[in-house]
Amino acid sequence: MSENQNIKIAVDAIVFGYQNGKLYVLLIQQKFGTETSYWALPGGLVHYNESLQDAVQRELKEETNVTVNYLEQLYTFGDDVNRDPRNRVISVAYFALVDLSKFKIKADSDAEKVQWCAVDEIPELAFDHNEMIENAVNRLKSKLSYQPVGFDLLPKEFLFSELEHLYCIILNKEIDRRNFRKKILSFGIIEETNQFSPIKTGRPAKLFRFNSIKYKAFLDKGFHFEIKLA
Amino acid sequence: MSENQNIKIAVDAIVFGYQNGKLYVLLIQQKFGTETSYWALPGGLVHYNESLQDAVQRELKEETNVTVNYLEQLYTFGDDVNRDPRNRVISVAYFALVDLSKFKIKADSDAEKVQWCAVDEIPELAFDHNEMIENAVNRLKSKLSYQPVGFDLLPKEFLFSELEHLYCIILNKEIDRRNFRKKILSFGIIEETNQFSPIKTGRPAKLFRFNSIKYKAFLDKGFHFEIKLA
DNA sequence: TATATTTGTGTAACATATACGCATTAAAAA
DNA sequence: TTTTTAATGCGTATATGTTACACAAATATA
Repeated sequence: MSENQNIKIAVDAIVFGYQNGKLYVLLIQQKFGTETSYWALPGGLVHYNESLQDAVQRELKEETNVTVNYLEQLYTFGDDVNRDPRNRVISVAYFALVDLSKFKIKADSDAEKVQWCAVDEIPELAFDHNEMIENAVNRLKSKLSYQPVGFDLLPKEFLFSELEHLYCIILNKEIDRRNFRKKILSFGIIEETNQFSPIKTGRPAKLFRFNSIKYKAFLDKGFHFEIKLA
Repeated sequence: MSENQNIKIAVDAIVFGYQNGKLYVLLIQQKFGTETSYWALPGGLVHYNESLQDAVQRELKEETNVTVNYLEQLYTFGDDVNRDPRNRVISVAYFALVDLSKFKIKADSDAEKVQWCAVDEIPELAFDHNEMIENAVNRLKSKLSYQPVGFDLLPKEFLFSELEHLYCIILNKEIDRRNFRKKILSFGIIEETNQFSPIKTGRPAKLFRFNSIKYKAFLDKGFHFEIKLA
């Protein structure tokens, strides 16, 4: 343990949001003097006395003013020894899902720009951050089918059509509206509210709510969320 | 990047083997002078110019003389800042599956002992290595049901009853022999050999072989291995 | 009042998963 | 030689889940 290893350890965050039929990811761009750098994922070096989770939350807060309530470890990028050309850096990537409508991100400063970028319009990013996002999108896709994560991307109260559309868009698949609704409702973890959609076109739609308490109780009884979309 | 971070980065390997109806994991025990330390997973610090994968393979080779042909990244342990009481160390854990019958592990030296330990008899290990193994066992359990990883734990040619037993033991579940066989065969990725089992009790059983080429070809066509065991 | 638009529901056909019993083979015992 | 034992190998009926598909209901607007 006396050996001088000198590898740096960083964390990066892939934060997804969804709005108006599009999936977004949170990006920053740092300006060094007059030079603008590549867009990149929020992240940075871990402090000596800080857990990995805390490090991600701190960097997210500092760089974007975003706080998330759940971070999942995605993957640790450290096979390419030159992924950061300046120094050997290993980065632990985390991903999070947020309800975009709730967020006010940090205003762009002189030193830093912050933006939600549509995942199908992501430019070339710094380091291996494109690969990280690709990786995260794949994780999101698979999670959609075996965990009720779609709700994390929507407001507390949402329309069935929104949920359905979210699945369509992210999985890039056609879904039968009736079967989808039947399946989701069959789980018993979604409940009707008395509220109706503010959208004034077509038949008024009920707002629904995800009941996470019920979900957790069901999990303990061996319940398994699964929605197959061949 | 000029900051002196001084966090160490390590890798650890959870290598599983299966034999005679038991799941094993590879452990080492280092002796410092007269003092014997806890048993631990093989692993160690990553070198500056070495990928994470290479680091695991190197440590495995050095400490146990085992080489594996596939390593999957499991999880990066770095939330407990005191997981190693001597220094802040973050460890990237990898897991591997091997056919135990093929391995000659390193003979115990004066400085080091190496053993396959049954997963249901694991003693208290160094650091958070018990947690790592628990984590790996869970990963193995889920992988069994959506990837044909069971074959990695068996000899090239195996009996259906062995495969079935492996699933039973690892998932700790009853399995209907006939339905299991039907299901596995329906995938078309297992083929009969002309060989018969050397075991001389009951009706002689055909040996089977996993066809990984076919499996990969099927994957490209959208095939999805899945074996549900409610 | 008619039209456009989106929500909300039911059922039949099909595919998959489960439950279950008996004949086959060879070694070992009677 | 015959019987018993122990395991393999196969088929079918039932239940469960998935897919495909069409029409009525509710509101805003023309």
